Amino acid sequence: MQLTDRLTSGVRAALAKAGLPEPEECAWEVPRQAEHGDYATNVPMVLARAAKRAPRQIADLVVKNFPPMAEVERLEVAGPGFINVFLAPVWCAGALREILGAASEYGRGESHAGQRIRLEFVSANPTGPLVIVNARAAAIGDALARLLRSQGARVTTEFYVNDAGSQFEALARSFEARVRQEFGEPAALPENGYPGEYLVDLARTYRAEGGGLLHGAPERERLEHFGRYAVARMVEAQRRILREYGVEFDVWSSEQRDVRNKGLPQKVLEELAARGLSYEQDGALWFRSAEREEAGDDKDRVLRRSSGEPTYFGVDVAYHHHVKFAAADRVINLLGPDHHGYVARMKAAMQALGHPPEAFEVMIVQLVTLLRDGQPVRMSKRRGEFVLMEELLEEVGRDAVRFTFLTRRHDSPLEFDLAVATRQSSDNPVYYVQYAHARIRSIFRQAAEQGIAVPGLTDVDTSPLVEPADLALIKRLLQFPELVRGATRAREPHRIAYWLQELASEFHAWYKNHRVIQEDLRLMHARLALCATVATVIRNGLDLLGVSAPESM
RNA sequence: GCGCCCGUAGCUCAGCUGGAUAGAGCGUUGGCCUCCGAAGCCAAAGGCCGCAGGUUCGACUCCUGCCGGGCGCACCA
Repeated sequence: MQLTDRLTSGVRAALAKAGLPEPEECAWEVPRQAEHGDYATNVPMVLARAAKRAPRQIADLVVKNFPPMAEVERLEVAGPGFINVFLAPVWCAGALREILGAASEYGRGESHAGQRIRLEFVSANPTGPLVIVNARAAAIGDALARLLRSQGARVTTEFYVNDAGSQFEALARSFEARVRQEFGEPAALPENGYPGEYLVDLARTYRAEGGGLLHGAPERERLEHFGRYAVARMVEAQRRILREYGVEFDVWSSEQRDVRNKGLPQKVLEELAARGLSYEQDGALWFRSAEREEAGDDKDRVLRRSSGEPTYFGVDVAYHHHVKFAAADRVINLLGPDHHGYVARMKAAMQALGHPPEAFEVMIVQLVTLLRDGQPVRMSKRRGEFVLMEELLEEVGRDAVRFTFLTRRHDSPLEFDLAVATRQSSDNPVYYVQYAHARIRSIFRQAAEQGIAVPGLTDVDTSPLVEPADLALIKRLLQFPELVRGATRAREPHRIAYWLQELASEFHAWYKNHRVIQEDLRLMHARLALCATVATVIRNGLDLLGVSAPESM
């Protein structure tokens, strides 16, 4: 059981014993100042109205009736009615052994146990290479998957390929034009085509592989041929970059193969119609989106055009309902800000189809404004101008890129200065954290070289760890499981990144003032145990972010 | 015009579902390596938390209205 859960049970027991009502939730925070204890709760103030008592009076009763527990040294009432908890030093030091015993399991929890979650992110169109914002979404999505899994959820990560519809056609036409040019024929790019150089390169590859022009074949067939080829290669390239980035998807689904070819759009449209959730007008089929006020859409949406073709929305509704929700009870989509107008209608559709509102989550990953030497670089796939994810990885490095994106909230637009990122890559915060880990590993190498026998750390005597700095470090380590749980619940991986910097900072300062390898064997072993624990927690934390914890750097 | 996101130190950003005296990195200034890794440590300077009201024991946090920036408002995806 986690520490804060133990404290909560103590508070509840005390309230019950005092004949006071219990709160629905008991929130614990780590006070900014050490004088305010290791944990504090505002329960007495929350309860004041229901209990018809003054907060401080309630707090007094809780403190008086709090059952004895090994974790807690003392409690005190403070301010307008806080209860401050001071942990018992002996218990804290002893807890190190449990963390070491848990090893890579430390930080895991059960807060999402039993949930089946379908998590989609990146899902860039197969019409071009991945760009910077995709790297941001990939870092956040992957970290989120790791967090959710650490809390017991069964997560399926997914990259959805939009290999159908008008964009597919534009790609097919663009690529065909490039191929014709490659063969020396005059051909102009279509109006809505993709002018990027990458299609020129792809056309060259295509020809080198013996691909032909398909003269005389019907247009439908040619577009299918060129489109499929281009999509396959684009997806392949995207997958390769993501793999280099450390992001692997469980599922690569295809709009054409997994939705359209299976007749799902038709199916879901019939279901909607049967339930009276849609209507015909001007030859098109409309979804009654506006009347579902709780979802927030302001107008009805077309599901099937008057031409008979389903819209992207119609296809997507089918996909979510018949594929995603068939395999999961919770769906999380990370989308770009250009899709946020789309969110309300999807929520409305999901609710109309009977899925609880909280089962469908959308996270908007805001744009990355790229700066080069302080000047914004305008990016446009349509104009073929962009900075590739590949270039970013080469210039800055995988760990630094991921960590940088994970130190920002997903819904906050961020500026990424390439020049600064490159120049500062050696003092990027990620190295600060990794350095703490490498430093600790180095201590153990050092010890081994000196022939020092390190006993089993999980049963080492930790009682020599009595200094305030020792205890402060240990108490921070004890926060980790709660941190992970909170970051998962809030879908905020950046909390991990920030916390790791604080932990590293505390360790570096401790290290400066505390000699580990030394004459006093009991003290040395206790400090080695502390170091090993810090390294374990840093490793576990970085692992949740998909960032490596190097042995040396 | 309507909707969503964002305005916090010179810059880039945190501030944990309302808590106690607002933080970090970078940058600036000044110290610290005969001692386990100086990618480190210590210290200083730097703030009307966009503005104005409201809610309450308490507001960077919630509500309203402005100002400023970004993005959306298709039988496109």
